[in-house]
Amino acid sequence: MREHDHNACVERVISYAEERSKESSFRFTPVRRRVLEILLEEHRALGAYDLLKRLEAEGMKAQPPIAYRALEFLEKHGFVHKLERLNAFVACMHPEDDHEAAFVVCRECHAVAETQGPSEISKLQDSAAEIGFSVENVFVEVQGLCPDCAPKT
Amino acid sequence: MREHDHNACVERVISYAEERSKESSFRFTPVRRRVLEILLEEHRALGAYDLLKRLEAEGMKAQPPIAYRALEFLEKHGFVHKLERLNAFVACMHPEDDHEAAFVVCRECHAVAETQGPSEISKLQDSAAEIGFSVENVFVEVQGLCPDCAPKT
DNA sequence: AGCTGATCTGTTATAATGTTACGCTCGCAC
DNA sequence: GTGCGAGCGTAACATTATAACAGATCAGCT
Repeated sequence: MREHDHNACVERVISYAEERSKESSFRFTPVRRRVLEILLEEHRALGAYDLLKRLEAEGMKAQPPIAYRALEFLEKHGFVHKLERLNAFVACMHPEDDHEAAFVVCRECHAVAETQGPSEISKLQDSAAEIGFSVENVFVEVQGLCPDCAPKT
Repeated sequence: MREHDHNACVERVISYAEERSKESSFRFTPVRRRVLEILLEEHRALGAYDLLKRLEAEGMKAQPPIAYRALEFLEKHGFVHKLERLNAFVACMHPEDDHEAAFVVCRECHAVAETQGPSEISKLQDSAAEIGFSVENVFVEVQGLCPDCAPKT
């Protein structure tokens, strides 16, 4: 859950997004870029209104739809994930993989570790298919306390 | 995902709750009881405000805290679960088991099937423990379309 | 360059979801 | 009865999310 070279991974993801935007039809506009940068830098989950405060502090326009639209876009393209339990958003650290994700989230500081979704998801899908249910998405969120927030012993 | 004897299972859970309330210190008050009944009868996820509308229609007092308090109580005692993805609540069909649950939820009609939480949850807990993270809860929600809502072929 | 259609942004307003705070009542232990 | 804690009633408010529409910008075309 701890230190690694943030700058490197932020830049890596951003330039990956830039490449993707060139070769495909999606537009990596300033708002979208800035929202992704903020989430990457924070490396934890932020609410839409937290993002708005940040954007506003930086002199950007900041009504709710601004944030929600950017987030919707970024989520659709796999750059951010929404944590349902927290109503908050977190940047994906490896958007190049098309992955089923699972999240380990600190209840206190909202630090997030993204892990591989359990392989048993496929079992769930099988049993869902048996009852005629077509699976679209699987959400797995583990809630608890990270080392920093755990009560010091 | 289909028909079974609703009355029977509603009554079963309600009387189980009543028993529990006698032998322990919790109080199964009219509001709490009615909220649980409604959720059991519906057999699908309802939002807090949907519940409030129902309560109001039945002549009960119905400000938000009424519903949220009842739901909080019922959740704490294992009678209802919250579906984070939907901001909605669903009655538990087997509150006697102390279980990790996983939910299969129809995006359209909010029908819910509760299944056993994947056993891989324990793996998640192990790997979380390795990084010093203490797990409190695991949420698994599968989103898709139930047979009734799937586009007819 | 100028037009055009599609996409994105800016803005206002509003909806949906959830919480705080405070006072009253009721059941129960003493 | 008195006191206390749990639960309810109520008003106000906080947070999260969306609708609707106008204006700006961009890519492709001629």
